[in-house]
Amino acid sequence: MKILRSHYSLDVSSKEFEKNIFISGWVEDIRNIGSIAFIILRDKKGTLQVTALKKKNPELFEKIVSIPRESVISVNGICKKSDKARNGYEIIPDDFKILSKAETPLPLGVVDKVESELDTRLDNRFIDLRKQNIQAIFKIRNEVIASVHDYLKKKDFIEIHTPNIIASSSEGGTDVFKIKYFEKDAFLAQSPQLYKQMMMATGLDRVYEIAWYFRAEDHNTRRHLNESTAVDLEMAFISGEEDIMKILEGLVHSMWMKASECKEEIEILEKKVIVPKLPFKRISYDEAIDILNKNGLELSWGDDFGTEEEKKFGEIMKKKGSEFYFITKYPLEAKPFYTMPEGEKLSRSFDLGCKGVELASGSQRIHDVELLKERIKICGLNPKNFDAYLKTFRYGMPPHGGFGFGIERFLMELLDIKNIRECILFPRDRTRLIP
RNA sequence: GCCCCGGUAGUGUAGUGGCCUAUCAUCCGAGCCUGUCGAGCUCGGGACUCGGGUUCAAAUCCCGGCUGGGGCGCCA
Repeated sequence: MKILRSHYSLDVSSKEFEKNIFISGWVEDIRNIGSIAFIILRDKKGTLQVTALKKKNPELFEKIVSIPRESVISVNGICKKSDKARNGYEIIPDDFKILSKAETPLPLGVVDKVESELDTRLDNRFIDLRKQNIQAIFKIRNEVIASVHDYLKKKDFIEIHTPNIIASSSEGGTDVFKIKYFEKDAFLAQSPQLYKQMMMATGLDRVYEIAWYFRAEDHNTRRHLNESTAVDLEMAFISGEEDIMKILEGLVHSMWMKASECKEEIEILEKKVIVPKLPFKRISYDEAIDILNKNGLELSWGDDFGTEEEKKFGEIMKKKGSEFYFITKYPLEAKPFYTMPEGEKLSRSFDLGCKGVELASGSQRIHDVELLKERIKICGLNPKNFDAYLKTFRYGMPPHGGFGFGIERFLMELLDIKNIRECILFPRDRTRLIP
């Protein structure tokens, strides 16, 4: 099999000067000066210049300058050293072939001098992704997820895959999508929570999943998606939630570190990525309430933090030099049924915050089946609906805990992206189902 | 789910009852130009979200649908 190129744009070196090379890509721009024309060709790695001279081959010249922008072509030609051209070389074409002609006008310009709205860009995401700054986000995303696998493998975790189609109506806390499953009703999983806990009864001890979350919530904001991804992790034989926070902060640190190594992409995005220092500050819910009240807010014990409180708290922590912080020991009432209580009112739980945004939340879980049943009832759910889940607690279930960590939220904070839709290829929000 | 604000060429915009045969840029097409890299210049092309209503007259005012943006609630 022969690939339709001998070189990528940026792989051409002085070794190729005066030699014939074969290149392929998208026609980004054509600047026709009259007797000479410059065709900017884009491939995976960058752009290069094809320089056509009318005098040399009038027929080829006419044909090549009339190719619509964004068509895919391949070009055969001599590579010439040129100080005037980008990359220090240019291709003088001997012949070329249109592999796929682009229609005009384009629904979205790749190098046009006008901005486009996010909505238009998402409608034409395949073209949007031809821009190197948009690609950069997903290249960084890839690296960050690679570091999740690397880090957790080192910590002796295995990656698992649990069902997205589930029978149990809800673990509470959020609306789920109802679907038809042959003769039964089924639901899309809001998270792998119950399944990853069930894995704790197997002896695998440490598991994680790059999970899809499906949430049927009617919100429409720039930080919510109805389909999102997360790093979901669970580990057994813990002595408390601190064991989990250690893994989480180490994970976040390694993801941030890996992202900071994507120098080229960070430069394209014109961002700064500063790796946070470990350990992250631990602040109990009680202390957080105190801090907020001392800073002019009026909160009673048991109140949830709203957006205003979260922002304010993020600011205060930043001033103290902690961009990342854990808020621990939330009121039991504010947490889902599987959360381990601590005393009467508190829970062995934590949220990871960053500049006022909640990135992750986790806890030690209940491993005693009777307590778990009781908590399910108190939370207004029916233990009958959780039989398969509860069964795994009856034949040897070690103490365990874990967290869920939203990947798109993480990218927003990492790259200072204002709309979460930028962080996922094809976002699903309240109204968008296509593409 | 609640509140606020929008929808004008392919893209992004100007236009608040008659001056709109709708502005500008980008884009597309034709032409000129031998070193462009946001190329330049000349000429041409292309639009008022949909359905009702008010009015002598609606892009402009009113009602509804669809749809976009922001905020809140909830959450990741």
